[in-house]
Amino acid sequence: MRADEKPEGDLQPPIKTRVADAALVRRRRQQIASAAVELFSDRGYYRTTVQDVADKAGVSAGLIYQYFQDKDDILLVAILEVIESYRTEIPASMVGLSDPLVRFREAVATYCRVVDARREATVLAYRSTKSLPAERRRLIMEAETETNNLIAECIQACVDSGLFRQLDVEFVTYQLVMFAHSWALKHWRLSRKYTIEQYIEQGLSLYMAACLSQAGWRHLPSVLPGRQ
Amino acid sequence: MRADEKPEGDLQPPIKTRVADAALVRRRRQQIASAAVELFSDRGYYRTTVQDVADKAGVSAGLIYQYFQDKDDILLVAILEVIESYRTEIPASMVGLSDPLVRFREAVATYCRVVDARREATVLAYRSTKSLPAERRRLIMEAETETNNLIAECIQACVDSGLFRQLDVEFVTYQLVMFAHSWALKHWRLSRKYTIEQYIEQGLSLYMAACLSQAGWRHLPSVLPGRQ
Amino acid sequence: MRADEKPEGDLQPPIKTRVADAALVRRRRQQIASAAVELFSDRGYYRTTVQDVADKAGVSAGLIYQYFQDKDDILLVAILEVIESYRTEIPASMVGLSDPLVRFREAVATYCRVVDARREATVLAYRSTKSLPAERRRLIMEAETETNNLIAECIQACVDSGLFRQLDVEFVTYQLVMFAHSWALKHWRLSRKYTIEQYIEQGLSLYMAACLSQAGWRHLPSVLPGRQ
Amino acid sequence: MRADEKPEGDLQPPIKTRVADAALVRRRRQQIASAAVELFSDRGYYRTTVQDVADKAGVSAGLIYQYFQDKDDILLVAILEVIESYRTEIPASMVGLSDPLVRFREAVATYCRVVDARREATVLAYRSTKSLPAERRRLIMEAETETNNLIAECIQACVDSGLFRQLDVEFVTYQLVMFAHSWALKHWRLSRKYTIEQYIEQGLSLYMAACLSQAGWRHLPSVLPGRQ
DNA sequence: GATGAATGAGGCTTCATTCAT
DNA sequence: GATGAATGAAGCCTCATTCAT
Repeated sequence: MRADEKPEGDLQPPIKTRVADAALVRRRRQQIASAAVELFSDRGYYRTTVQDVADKAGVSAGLIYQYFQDKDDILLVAILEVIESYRTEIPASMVGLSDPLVRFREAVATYCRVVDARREATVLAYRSTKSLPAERRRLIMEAETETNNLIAECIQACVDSGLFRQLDVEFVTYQLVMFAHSWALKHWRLSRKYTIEQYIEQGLSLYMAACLSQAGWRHLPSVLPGRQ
Repeated sequence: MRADEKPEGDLQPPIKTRVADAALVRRRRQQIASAAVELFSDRGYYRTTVQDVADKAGVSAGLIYQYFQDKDDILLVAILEVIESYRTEIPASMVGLSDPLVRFREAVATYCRVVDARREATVLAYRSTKSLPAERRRLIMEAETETNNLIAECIQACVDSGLFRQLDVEFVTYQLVMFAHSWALKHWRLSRKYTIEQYIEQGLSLYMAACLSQAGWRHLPSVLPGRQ
Repeated sequence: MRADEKPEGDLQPPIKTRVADAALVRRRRQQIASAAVELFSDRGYYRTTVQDVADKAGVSAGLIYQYFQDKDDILLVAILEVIESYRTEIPASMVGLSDPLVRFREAVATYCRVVDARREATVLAYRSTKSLPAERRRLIMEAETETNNLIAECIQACVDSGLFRQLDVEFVTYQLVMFAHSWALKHWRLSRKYTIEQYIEQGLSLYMAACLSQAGWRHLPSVLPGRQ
Repeated sequence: MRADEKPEGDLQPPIKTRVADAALVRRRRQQIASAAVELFSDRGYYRTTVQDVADKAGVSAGLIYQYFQDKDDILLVAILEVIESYRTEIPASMVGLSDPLVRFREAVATYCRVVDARREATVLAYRSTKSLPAERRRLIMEAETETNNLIAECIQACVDSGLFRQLDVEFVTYQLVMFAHSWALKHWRLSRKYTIEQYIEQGLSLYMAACLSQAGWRHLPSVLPGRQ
């Protein structure tokens, strides 16, 4: 689950397509999904027409249906693309880090920064998932769970090494995930007062205050060398 | 756009209604908005037709347009109705309580319980706000901010009385608001493991661990008489 | 099966309609189906758009969907309307006739005249039935079988009274039904040489020659008083 | 299926092809038309896409447009191919037969058997001819008339030799043609009760009863040696 | 000669909104 | 005040046809 076996940016097990060339299929799906993420994020799924997506992607409306089953399918892929970017970038940010607390802080910080980079798209996932039929919705939930596990593992490592007190790992994971997502969901308000880095700093302080064990508090200074 | 002739808790001032009798207007708007909340929550705004709302409300489709400007207007009122219920019930739950820590805990717990009671509707607010034009969206944000202040005041009181350490009240407020909302947003997952009361308990533990001052920790046992 | 219990022109067990008023429903369905028969007959089902039908019926395109499930449904009703007219008019033409041979001749002649009157529509039934899903197609086959029975009963009566020789009633029925339908199916050629009355005359001669018993031949002159 | 490399029976003069090699042209048109007959027969002209035809014929969609003007052109050739098979097989079945009555019976029987062999395709001709523009439709009517003449000649021979009474040859021809076609048009019902051979037998009995002269009746036993 | 990706016009259908009753 | 039939503007999607390779 750590490092991806598949090339980055890979979208979904290619749903049946009329087009044969696999490379072309990937490129087109990518191209169309990107346009869709932007538009769906901006004006909402239902307010965006397939023609809009086609125009923005620079293809004809008809072509979209050679790469996607229907409009819902575009949304599915668009949302998965966002979630996928979490799963790719969080592990990448942690390469080379070994201290559990450092890893934890980096994972959370990266999650927040990815959300920040794709803020609109993150909101899209919240707003539009219900627009999908149950089966497709499940796909998204699964992908999301996988991402959560990345955070959960970091927390568990901190608990195992005694830096965090005994706590309900899953529960804390969800609070941290929501902490990251909140930056997107409540951006209209939070951004008035914080930059993303300030937000991260505030959050890490709060949640570490909630989680650190005595040993953890003692270990902390070595993790925050430059500051405080 | 609003004009509340009097108590702010009133459901949207008749944006311009063809009907004269004010009592009837309020009743009709209430009746229709309730049906709308249920349907919008269940199947989404765009998947719900005005006819659906009319059917569920037991009125004709045409009648709706004598009490609402357009479909967006129904959504606006529906969302405001949900937020309104927060603003009504949280203060109600705190009547007679004076200990700042007790008041804090009760406010958070009540918020969670209200979210639980109107879970689908809470999600609706997240999903559909963007469907509204900017001006109407602002109305919702304002109403939301007002609700947040209820929590913020409780936190501030705890800080002022020395039970909470010095902390960024607004920041913590947002974390707690998201904590309550998360129960609705991630219910599909959280409810597998927690009841709403367990969720509240876990959350209060975590966030109090993050916020309590030394004095707060000493004060705590008197607040949790029945347990521990 | 003889005289209809239901009022003439009645179309199909009213498929679920959004409109309440039964009289209006019947009128609208009639109005739209008539326009459809004409257009479908003239330029074919697929070459006719729903908008065409709406225009010819003098209603909006949207209205059609308050009275029909989809375009196929219009076709179904259009075809059934044609078949229905057979079932109504054949019995009507035989009222007051008692001689089996006279009744037989009148039934066949009427069938041909009805086909002639709705020639294009008859062809429509042949051309377009396959366009319908299996279930709806069965409805049409059943209605057709009922019409055939009207002819079959006349033949059987002739056999029973000894005017026709022993013969396979069902088989002859089908030949006569096809004889009537052929006037529509091959009209482009037959009408060059025959009027509908001449065609009827020729056909009755041929098929009576094939069917009459000795007794039948003796009885014949009394049946053809004015001629031969 | 057929091979006459030239005589008039040839599949449509290449309406204007981008391809030079005449043999290839014939082969391709044949290959594509065969696939089309099958598909058009099965699911109807409009329900079949050009891509479907290409897939079944094992060629690309684009290639079809190097051998056919448009989709209508495929239909035209497909229908002509069916009618053509009548014109080829009926004479073939009569080679070596000289008795007019035997020839008549064989012609009708063969017609029925060819219809049976290409039942779906026969229905196709009825269903889809109207889909073609007037000019192309005329081509089909002409081909059909030619086939009818094969039957008409047999009847005329019987009349000339005194085996049939004086009768309207063209009229009877049409009845017999429809008799054969009916097997396809009403197969859903007729096949419940008759095999194709039983159907032929019944039909010949009926129509011979209608046509035979006194001399014909006397001659009959010599024609039906094996039976009765 | 053959391919098949790409186009884009046009069809069916839905649904917010109006208005005569 | 209330109804619900009627409208008509879009939207999604299909598919015949073209054209660069």
